[in-house]
Amino acid sequence: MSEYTNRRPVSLLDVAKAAGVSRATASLVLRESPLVADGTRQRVVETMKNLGYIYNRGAANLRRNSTGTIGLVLSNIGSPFYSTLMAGVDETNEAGSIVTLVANSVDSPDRQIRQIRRLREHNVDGIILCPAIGSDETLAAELARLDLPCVQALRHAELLGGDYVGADYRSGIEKAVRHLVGSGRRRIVFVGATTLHSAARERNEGFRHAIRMHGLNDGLVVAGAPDNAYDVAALDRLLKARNPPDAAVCYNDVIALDVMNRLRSHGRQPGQDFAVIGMDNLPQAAGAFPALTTIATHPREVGQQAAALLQKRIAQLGPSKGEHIIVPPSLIVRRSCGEASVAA
Amino acid sequence: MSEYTNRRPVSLLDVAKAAGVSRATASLVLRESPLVADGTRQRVVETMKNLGYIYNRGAANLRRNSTGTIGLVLSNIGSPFYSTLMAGVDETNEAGSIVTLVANSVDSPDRQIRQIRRLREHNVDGIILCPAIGSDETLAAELARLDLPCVQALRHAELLGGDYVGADYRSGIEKAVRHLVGSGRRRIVFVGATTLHSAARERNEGFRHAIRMHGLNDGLVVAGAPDNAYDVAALDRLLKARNPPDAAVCYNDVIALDVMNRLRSHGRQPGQDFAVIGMDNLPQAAGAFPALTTIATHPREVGQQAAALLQKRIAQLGPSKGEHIIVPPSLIVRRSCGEASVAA
DNA sequence: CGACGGATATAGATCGATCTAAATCCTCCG
DNA sequence: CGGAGGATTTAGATCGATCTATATCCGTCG
Repeated sequence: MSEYTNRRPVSLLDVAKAAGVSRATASLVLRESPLVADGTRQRVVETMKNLGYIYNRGAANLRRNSTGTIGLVLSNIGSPFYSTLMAGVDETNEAGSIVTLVANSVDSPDRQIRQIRRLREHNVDGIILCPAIGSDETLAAELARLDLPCVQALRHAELLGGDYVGADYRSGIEKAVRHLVGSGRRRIVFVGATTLHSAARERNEGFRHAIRMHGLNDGLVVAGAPDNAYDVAALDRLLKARNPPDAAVCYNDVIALDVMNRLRSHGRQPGQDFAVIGMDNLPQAAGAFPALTTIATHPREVGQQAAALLQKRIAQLGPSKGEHIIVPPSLIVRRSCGEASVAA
Repeated sequence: MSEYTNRRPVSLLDVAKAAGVSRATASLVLRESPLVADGTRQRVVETMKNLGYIYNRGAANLRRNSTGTIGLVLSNIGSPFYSTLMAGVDETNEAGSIVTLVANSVDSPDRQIRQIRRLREHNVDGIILCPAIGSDETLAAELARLDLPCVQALRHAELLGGDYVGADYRSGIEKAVRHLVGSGRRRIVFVGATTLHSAARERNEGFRHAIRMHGLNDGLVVAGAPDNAYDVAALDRLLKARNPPDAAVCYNDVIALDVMNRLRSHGRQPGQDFAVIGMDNLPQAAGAFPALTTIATHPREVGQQAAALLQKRIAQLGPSKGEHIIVPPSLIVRRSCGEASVAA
């Protein structure tokens, strides 16, 4: 049994008839209006249960012109970092009984526009967007055209008056450098530098700034590329040079873990004669060998805040925009940056 | 500028009027019907563009009684494994221009039911469900009541006539044991055994069966718990015993990575005097030190297949059910199970 | 007794598309 | 010229809720 017969489902009108009230009254009961008498309410509720009534939110949406859904456009679902962000978004959304529609731009601006249109057709009430690499004025134009609340997360393109929730990559990197300097490191290399998006650029700035602050050697930078790639040959060259670096701050944990392996193949021991710091605090960082020191960027919190901000925008329907919420990063010290400085 | 004014959006009727045709004709143009004359079509399309018309799928859904959305209920968004599954689902869905609504049961049967109801209210056309630990007949009853196509993924509860897409955990574990035996290991322990859900039970069976097949010592099993926990004390005891194991097959990669660290704290070298095999082929497996041998369970493919199967069910509206699609696992050999057997 | 007013209940329009059934429009043929 | 018949087009009902404005009920008070 239980073949999904396409039988017409029970509608509010059916309920109303069965309960001997009008459609309007039944609707009021649904929305728990104080206008309806207790007896009536009970009778209707009872009838709903008996008939197995299921609320048709779609019909209500049409009339109310809002759906209780929002779209989440990520540049790469599937990456643990983004899926944690999503978990945060969904958590906050669910608390406000909002459902999340996901879309994956795979860091392609074209796909991104298509996804946003698709979401718009489904009448999402707003969008949380992690702008794809290469997002340009086309995106801004489209968003303006769609006339839809939009909060950017993690990265920001220059959209007019944008709300934004992200991590403080700049100060995160600065913290990392300060920590390394504090434990005696002097030749610090930044691995994975790109200018692909705001989050990458902020890291570069943080590194440059910190290096200058501490009066260190400038220019120790290994270029990165999309998809957690970096210029491995360049790193190898640096390691083989006369005056090799003694510490690395990496674009993120994935790169940092790879750098640690790379070091070993050069006969260096990460955590002993070379300090490595990553960024993001992915689950694998703690379990790595040696455990990876990292700058936690708290994607779950970013997701929660972004969802909350979007809900606020949707509710207030119009006024002030351009809020920036920055979730402060925290340095999590583990063995990969030298035994001396670690407790456990 | 670009405050999202709540101005009434352009409707199909507006377009029709402006183009000098009827609402019906405009609708036909939308759906690319061959019934409408070329000239008319062009005129209408033009008008749509000029007015900035946006298709209101919600309204259409109401009439058509289908929404082009499906719900994906996961037991733990946020985990990389599930987010990869989701990426697969979304990929296939998107190809069929279906959008994915996500919901997180956090492995709680109550939440799971609530989530399913919520999705149902949003008129999803079907559901992909990774049943929460402890799912029981309540779930089956609810699904029957909702009368909605449902494909189970990765785990299956005993839902009447269920479609299911998953990995072949049983044969995966068997492969792992065979490989270890082939490279001379004899005392193989299974770390992380639980009976919490079908995927866990299948692994246990695979292990027991393989052990028997190869005539090995029975009973080397360390119990697991939800959330990638396992009985660490028990493992420690085994390692300190007179006749310690020389290899471990683990419930999944997360546990395997932890086991490798554990081994080191007992002075054993994973990949040299002890072989470790994980399961899932998470991204961190390849980057671990030593790189982790693992049984790839291909969550992305599972997601794609599940989405495809669900689309099929939705399309055919009724007939045959109970299809089981099993994605074969593959053993990926890396350094963690002994240098001899590795190429690179 | 009739009017007033708070408490309930409801009729009917409405959201924006799709669908059915029927109306027009042409062209061409007898 | 009348009409058959394919090609287009359309009026109007419909999906299932919400909203506005109005009706009805009933107790109370002047």
